[in-house]
Amino acid sequence: MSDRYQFEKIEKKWQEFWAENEMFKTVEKANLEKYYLLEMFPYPSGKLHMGHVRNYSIGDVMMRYLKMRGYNVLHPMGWDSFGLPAENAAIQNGIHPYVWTYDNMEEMKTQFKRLGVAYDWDREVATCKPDYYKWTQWIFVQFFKNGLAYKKKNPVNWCPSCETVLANEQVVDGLCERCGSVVGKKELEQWYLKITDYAQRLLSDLEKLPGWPEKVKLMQKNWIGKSTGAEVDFPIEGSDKQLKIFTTRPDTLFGVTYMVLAPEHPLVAELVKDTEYSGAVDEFIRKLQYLSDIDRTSATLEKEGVFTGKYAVNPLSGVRVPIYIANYVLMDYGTGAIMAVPAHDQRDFDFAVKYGIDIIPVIDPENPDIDVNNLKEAFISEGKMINSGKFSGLDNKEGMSRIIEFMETEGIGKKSVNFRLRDWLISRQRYWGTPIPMMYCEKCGWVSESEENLPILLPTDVEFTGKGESPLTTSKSFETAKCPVCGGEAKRETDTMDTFLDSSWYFLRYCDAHNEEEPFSKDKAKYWMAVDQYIGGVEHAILHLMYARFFTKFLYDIGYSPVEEPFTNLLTQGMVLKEGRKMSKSVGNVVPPDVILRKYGADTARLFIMFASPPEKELEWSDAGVEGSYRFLNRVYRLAVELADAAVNAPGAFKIATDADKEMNYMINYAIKKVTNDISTRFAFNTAISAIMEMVNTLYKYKERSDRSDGLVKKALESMILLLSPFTPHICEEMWRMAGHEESVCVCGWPSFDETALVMDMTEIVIQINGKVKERILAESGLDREKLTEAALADSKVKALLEGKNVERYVAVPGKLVNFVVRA
RNA sequence: GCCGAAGUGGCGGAAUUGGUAGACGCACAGGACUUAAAAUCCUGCGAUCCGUGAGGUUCGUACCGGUUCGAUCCCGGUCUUCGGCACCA
Repeated sequence: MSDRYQFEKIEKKWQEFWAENEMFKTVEKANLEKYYLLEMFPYPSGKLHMGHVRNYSIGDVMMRYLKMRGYNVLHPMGWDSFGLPAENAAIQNGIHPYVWTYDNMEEMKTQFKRLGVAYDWDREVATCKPDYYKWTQWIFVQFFKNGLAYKKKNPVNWCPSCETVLANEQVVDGLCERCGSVVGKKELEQWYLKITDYAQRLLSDLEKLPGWPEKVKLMQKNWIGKSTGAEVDFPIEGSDKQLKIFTTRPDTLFGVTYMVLAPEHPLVAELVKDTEYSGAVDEFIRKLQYLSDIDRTSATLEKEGVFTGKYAVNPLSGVRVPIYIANYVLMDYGTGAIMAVPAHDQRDFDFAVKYGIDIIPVIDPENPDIDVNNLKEAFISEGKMINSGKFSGLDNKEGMSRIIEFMETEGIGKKSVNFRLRDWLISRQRYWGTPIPMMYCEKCGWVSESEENLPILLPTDVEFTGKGESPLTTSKSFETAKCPVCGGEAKRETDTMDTFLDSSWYFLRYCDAHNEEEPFSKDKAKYWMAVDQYIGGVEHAILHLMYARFFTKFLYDIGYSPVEEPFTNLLTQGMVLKEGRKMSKSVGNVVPPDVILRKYGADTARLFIMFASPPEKELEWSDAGVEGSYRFLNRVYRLAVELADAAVNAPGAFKIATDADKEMNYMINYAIKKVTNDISTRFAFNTAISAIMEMVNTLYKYKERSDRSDGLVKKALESMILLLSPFTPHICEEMWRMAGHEESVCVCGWPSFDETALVMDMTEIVIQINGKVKERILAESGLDREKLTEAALADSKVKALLEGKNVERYVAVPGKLVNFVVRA
């Protein structure tokens, strides 16, 4: 072991050096090209896990590379420090969330430093600190003032035994995660943000993000879920009310045989009031309430419903159809009511079969295998319209727009668009979150706290019982407030915000982290935004990334954000696996980073993680692989020890005399080109490292030669150190000094390559016959097609192979191959 | 069910624009050094068949087919795995 390099000493030494010299502190400099590099900030759970190590290693390689390339790189770090685990710790161990969280942030910061990640810690933010959440509250107030925050009644998950509100994640299979009781519902007034007002922009602007993975854009697109169709008003028989429905298939309007309302539809009570049907309808609704959310919305649940006793009239055909309520219609999509076309919708088909309702085909499948008048399942494809009055005979697509046109002139209905995206419920009945800066005044209703009174601080005199609605209600001082409008007594909102709000604008705060007057200065944001490269887990593909886009667009609209899209380029890294499974405590396959750091050091851990797999793919943890990375670093270090003197004393210039010189020089330039290209255009860190390994292997051979050039050895050694330094910065700083340099490797610039060194005198050319490799020859480089073919034909083996064969033609690719096409 | 991605040696992975499949590393085997071990260095390492040997044959990128002088790469179909959404009218 004694001849292995002393990573403990080396890593500590250079970490202190970077900190003392403030190497990664960043200020706005107009003359330098800026680069904003950001990794998703962590929740301070207390310990970094391998997923973190991967995320932040990727970021740090980019950081150090970009810095060497001369960019003014903003690379900050902070804490997404509000959230449930801190509160659970408080309930279980009696530790205040404040203490628990701050301890964890300290602990994790130490771990970050031990990893050697180059952050500008002067810009550190923590979302749980009043100087940060003051501005989260300020942004909320702006939402409210712009009519984008509102309150609405909504059921929450309620555990009757714990007597508390549960987050969706705390409900497992309809049971309370803590005590196993069946989770019920409780109606509470809750705050929403009107993200649906931004649905169309959030959708269309995805096209402005070519630097995002297609997969993520598609997930967001599906989540937003735009569908186009029509809104149609069906008159209700015996009432002056209209039944408004949304459909994506107005071409099937003549096939409507019944209507369905969601059980929660406000019209239901009115329809059945004082009729013989009210009993059955009430009972049906009551039965549904016993079902958990999961069962209620499961696609496999059998479709059930009851007749309301009322009829609606098809405005196009005049046909009278029954109105049902059913479990498969959702209140919060479209209008909460549908027209049912059993012939052309599978759900309606199943329901009609069950209740003996007519099935009228209006689209002709034009397929002899399908009997239109006796369908076995709904026919949902395109076709010619039938049974559709004056629209019969039209292609259904054509018919769709003709029917909409007709309805618009008649005032029956109109073209319409619907989104699956719902408004964002942001109320949480929790303590450890940003207080919602709102209060209720008997006179003025809901009013926002005046901006100069922000932040509304979290009260400290609360009890953590794990019971009740929100711990803030237990504070004696918190609830009473003065209405900023009328000066009268008002009652504060005791719910806190969803922590996703905190993380929806932190990247803007980093631009100006200590501003006490505004969330951030517009000038500084203008200099740094947008984030040029964002890196994080794919699990945030939808929620976090969509909310951050929403906030940025809103802040842009009110004149604060300089950009409409926060993240220009996005890299979503894959998970870290062990034995093919995600590392988790319950499986027992967790590899704690601190153990690896203690045994091998940060450089080895970083190198292994970057080498084992491309960043967007899953990474299979391998102890043997870590050992291999460690071996490589020792191999590299031995080179530096052995060649340091030669390098220090060698002349700056060198001549390429021998073939070995040529090969060494080729490898140096090949590696520089490959590493540069792999990092800057492909995130292919694994192949970048393999190129460095090839160069090291070549240098090992080259240095043994008696006719070696020390100038070239110096060049090779120094290139190796520079290329490796973004990956393994500590050992590279150390070797850089050994090689005779006084400045940090971070400020020495990135090496450039010489294209002429990559041109070989002779190139290996593959000879194929009918596309099969038969021979390889060495030919002079740069030959054109004819010359190359001549060279191939001159080869004796090739001659023998073609002996007596009829060469029909040949295909020559300069620098690569010659393929002779031979008739059998 | 719908949408999407992937499938390459014993393993992680490479092949960047349709042009030498398996770079680099791990594991394994043999050798050198050593009293011995560790460490290190060298060599081999997809399968198959022929040959004492040098060397060569055939097959091979999940499976079946197509386009092409040439396919891991493009097209059609099948299977498997993973991810997202899930009664969205």
